[in-house]
Amino acid sequence: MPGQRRRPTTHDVAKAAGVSAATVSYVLNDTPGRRIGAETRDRVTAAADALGYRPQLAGRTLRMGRSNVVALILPEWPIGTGLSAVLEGLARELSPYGYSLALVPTSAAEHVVAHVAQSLAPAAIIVFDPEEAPERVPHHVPLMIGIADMPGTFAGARYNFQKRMAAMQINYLVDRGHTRIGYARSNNEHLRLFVTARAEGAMTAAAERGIPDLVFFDMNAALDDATAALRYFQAQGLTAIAAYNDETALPLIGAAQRNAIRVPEDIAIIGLDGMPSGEFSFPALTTIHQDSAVMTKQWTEHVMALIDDQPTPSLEMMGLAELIERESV
Amino acid sequence: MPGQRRRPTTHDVAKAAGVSAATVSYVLNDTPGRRIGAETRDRVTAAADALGYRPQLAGRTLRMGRSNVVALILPEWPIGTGLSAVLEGLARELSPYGYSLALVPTSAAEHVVAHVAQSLAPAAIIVFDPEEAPERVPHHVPLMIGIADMPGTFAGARYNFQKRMAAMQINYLVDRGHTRIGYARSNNEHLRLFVTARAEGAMTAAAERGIPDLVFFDMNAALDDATAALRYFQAQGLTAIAAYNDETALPLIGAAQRNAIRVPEDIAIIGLDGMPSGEFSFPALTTIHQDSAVMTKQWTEHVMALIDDQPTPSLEMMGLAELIERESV
DNA sequence: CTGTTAGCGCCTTCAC
DNA sequence: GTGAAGGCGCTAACAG
Repeated sequence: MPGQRRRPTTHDVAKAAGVSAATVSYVLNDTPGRRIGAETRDRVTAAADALGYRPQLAGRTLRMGRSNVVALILPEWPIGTGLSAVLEGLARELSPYGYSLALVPTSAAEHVVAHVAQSLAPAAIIVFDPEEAPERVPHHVPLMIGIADMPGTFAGARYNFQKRMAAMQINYLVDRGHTRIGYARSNNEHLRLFVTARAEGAMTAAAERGIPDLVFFDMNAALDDATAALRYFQAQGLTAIAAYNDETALPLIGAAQRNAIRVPEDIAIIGLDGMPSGEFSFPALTTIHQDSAVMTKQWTEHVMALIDDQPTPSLEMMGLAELIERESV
Repeated sequence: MPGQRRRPTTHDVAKAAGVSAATVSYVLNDTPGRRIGAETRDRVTAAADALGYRPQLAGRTLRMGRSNVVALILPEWPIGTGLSAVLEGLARELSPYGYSLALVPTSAAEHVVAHVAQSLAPAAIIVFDPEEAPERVPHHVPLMIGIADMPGTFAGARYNFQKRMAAMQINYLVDRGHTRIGYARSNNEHLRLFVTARAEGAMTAAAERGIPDLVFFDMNAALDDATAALRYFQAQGLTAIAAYNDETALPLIGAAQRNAIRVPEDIAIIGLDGMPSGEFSFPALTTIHQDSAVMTKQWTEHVMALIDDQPTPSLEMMGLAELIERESV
């Protein structure tokens, strides 16, 4: 019966190949500065293969003082934030480099980051909430921080990037002739950092385009709030709304429809995210799409550079966000 | 400078507390069958606290032959499957038990499950694709398998549960007086297991209600496919459609609107999932909501029971799925 | 009730 | 080019 035997170790492989355990390690790790005879090498790999040998990470971690795990501190964001795409994407991207992603909820311990740094000995830690971050991080564990403009920050989560996406919304509306513009913010407290960043970006962009008085409204993603928002914006004589994200924009479109407000004729609406369902609303939602695949690839390269102590690649924001023109503007 | 020192170990704590390393282990782990003097215990906890000691998991794992990681083999499902909610939920639920969730993409290795079982020595492995599963799993690593009706299977992913949800759709439609019913299947190959299960459930339920000829249509989640589906279903004289999920239902609603087909008057539509955006479509989508919070809680209890070698709790399907009556039926 | 010891699997320095 | 030995941090068996 397979799977009952003790897991094979380097020694088992060594014995089977007729060499020492050290040689096995050299061969399987391609240790630099160690030249092993081709014939020996073959014997070792063959034996390892035959036994189904896989290095046990715990041993390696203990020896090295560092695991090949990248820990991600789960932020308390609501689902549908694109967080899921990030999680899956990172896990997949990290894998070919030999790293795996461990999810650790913020609630796991008092000082999560410090705790994780010690107990998991991760190769790197990814944390989105900057408040978690500056704690004393023992040892030399690279840290990536979301939503802040500092070294070791992901492109897609940078404060500046959030601002630029919101600016894209405003600029598109202005390009289409709108001058009286409103901005619908999300009420969600967990999203505050993003909301602040985007609202600021929208305001700056508006000002640059000669619109000093961007009108704000705070709402939940629900029909009644959306109806109130619409009434408010229309009372202000606005002709266009930029929404914090698609989840905020979609109820606005739904509310418009229910109140016989025509979109975009009476009021134009632009979202941000590129959620699939935005394609099927009526009218279909014009929005800014964030390419999470490109994003997670960038993040991974960033993390890998930090781990290898190499200069981090420049934060290229091209291609991360893209306008999707549909019907709502 | 904090964080430059070597991470504190049991020996450091032992020295600080004036006891041996073993005693530290006993105290901090509350080792059963070991009675430690209250005074000693206090000295140890105080010292551990003062040093900011956290057990290094690698050492424990090596010693125990088992880590406190639960590995989840990432299925190749498209995003928006509710997979994200599962990932986050599991991570959060597992945490209080002292376990963390590691994400491993299917592509990580040839025989992922076997590989992970050996290299990570996880406390349990969660794998959704049954094709990955039956490989020889070395050692005694409990395995949970999705979308199959066998012991060690999650309630929310069971074949039978999928069928029951689809049956709920059909029964609701029949209860509302519909007798000519269509079923819109997703074309997505990665979803085939779910699609098959749900379609089967719908068919069985329909037959039980005296509808032997459920009409199927395969489509992608896109407007043109949805339009074709609508045409097809209407040509068959149907009055109601059950959709594989909300992501399939939403384009149907969008297409109806664009083609002046009234929902539910001309044709009723019911989804499955309870995606937030279903609330804002026009008409709002009637659907079956899967409570992922309840689900992940159940899964966690299941995994924990398996790990502790206790009888697994019965699979309670109550409360997992719930009808949300809105406007589209 | 507490301390000593040994060893989990791996990698690396040193000797050959 | 290869082997032997030690130790990373932790816990379980064994002494005291």
